[in-house]
Amino acid sequence: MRPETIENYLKTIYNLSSNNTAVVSNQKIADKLSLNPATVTEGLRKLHGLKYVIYEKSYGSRLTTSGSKLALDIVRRHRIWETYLAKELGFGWDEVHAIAEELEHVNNAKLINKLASILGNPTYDPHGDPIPDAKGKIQKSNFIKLSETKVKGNYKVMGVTDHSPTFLKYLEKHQLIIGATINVKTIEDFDNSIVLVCQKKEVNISPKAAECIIVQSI
Amino acid sequence: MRPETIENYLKTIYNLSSNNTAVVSNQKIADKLSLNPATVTEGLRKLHGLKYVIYEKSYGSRLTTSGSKLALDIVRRHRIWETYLAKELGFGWDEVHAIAEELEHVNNAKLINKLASILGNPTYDPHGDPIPDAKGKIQKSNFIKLSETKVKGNYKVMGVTDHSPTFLKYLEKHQLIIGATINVKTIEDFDNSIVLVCQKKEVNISPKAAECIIVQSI
DNA sequence: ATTATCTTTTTGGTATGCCAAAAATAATAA
DNA sequence: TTATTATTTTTGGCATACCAAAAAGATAAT
Ligand SMILES: [Mn+2]
Ligand SMILES: [Mn+2]
Ligand SMILES: [Mn+2]
Ligand SMILES: [Mn+2]
Repeated sequence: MRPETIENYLKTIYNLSSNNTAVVSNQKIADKLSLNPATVTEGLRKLHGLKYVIYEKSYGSRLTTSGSKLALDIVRRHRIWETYLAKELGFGWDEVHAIAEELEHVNNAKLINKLASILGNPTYDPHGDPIPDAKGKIQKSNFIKLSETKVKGNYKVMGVTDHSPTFLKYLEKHQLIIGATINVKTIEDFDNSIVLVCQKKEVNISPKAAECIIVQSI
Repeated sequence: MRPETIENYLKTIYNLSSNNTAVVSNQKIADKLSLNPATVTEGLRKLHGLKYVIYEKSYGSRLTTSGSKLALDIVRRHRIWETYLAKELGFGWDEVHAIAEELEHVNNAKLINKLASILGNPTYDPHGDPIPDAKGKIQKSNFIKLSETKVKGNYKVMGVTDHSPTFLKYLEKHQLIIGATINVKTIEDFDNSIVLVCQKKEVNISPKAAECIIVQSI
């Protein structure tokens, strides 16, 4: 398997299993990578052979220790590049993901560590995702989804789980950027949409969008 | 053809034809890319179909206008990255080529132009090779090879045509770095090796090495 | 329990990028 | 000019990464 192919699978399995359950379905991988399910079955079998994944037929996949190590490294490269692009090169948080998607495959530890060092070894990327350190260690947090918050609570926006430019631009329009302070006013019975106050303006957030916004209680 | 494959061919043809004759042989391409000649024949036929090269069977290849444009763009990316790695990220001139070889395939004009702008839009890379501007224009020079210099002449080192770490480290050892001033003392009749003075020390340069050092008369 | 509906796997097949060996062609030397 | 050598092309094949459609298996609904 080409390194790039391996990296894309492992990163995807990592991202899918860290959010949801431990075991990842073929379909979710196929969706994320825009591949035919048949292709994913093949891919997982190969990754199982390479000992990067434990693939149990018709059930699901999870990373082995060595697969996890590699995945963490790719995630680090991706997030360091995103941060470097945003902080040092002036790109917007809606632009960095696409570029990092390519840069992450350039495998040179010295380069990544140098970028990280210039940035002051950051622990979060522009979307609020944690950046593993050079050893793969991740700082853990007590963040929750906006959809899980309680009425009348005060929160700080810590991240997003969707990196699409459309979503990020939408958030920016309402000042819902990282670090912003919000107050949850009400949750509509009708459609579960959340009404919150941010920068003294009232904003109505759909349940779908609320699933993609990460906050911390303050 | 995959973009990366196309880019590697076009860059190679460009590099080979700018130094030597206009038309490039299959063998030289095969050597540079470490490919079987049979593979190169196939590749060139495809590139001809794509209108990037004019490939005349059993004779040679040269770039079309559109091929040249693309080649210049890849060369720009490569050399901008080399310069950025050296100047902004602290890598040595013997290290940058290998990393740039990968980074050059990340195709994002905004990124490259941003890097170039940070560097002050440089016109030469760490090896003295000219960097095309965003439109593909290259500043031309009156540089010659050290092997073409005359006895008793004073010259300034402007570049190298070999990027291998071993060669570059060898040059560094003798202070033969870019910008260094040298005085050609004698050319040995026996083996055509060049004796020169650099930083007050006498150095003996083999004809092979002298072919790879670019200088300017001062 | 039996359908109906997803999901996964199998099967058969395509496109790309590569190589080794043989055949054809060109270049060089005798 | 003819032989020798080097280069290029053809041929037949291999590996990887993918897909569409059919078959098999798992889940959910009735
Ligand atoms: Mn991202
Ligand atoms: Mn991110
Ligand atoms: Mn180079
Ligand atoms: Mn260079």
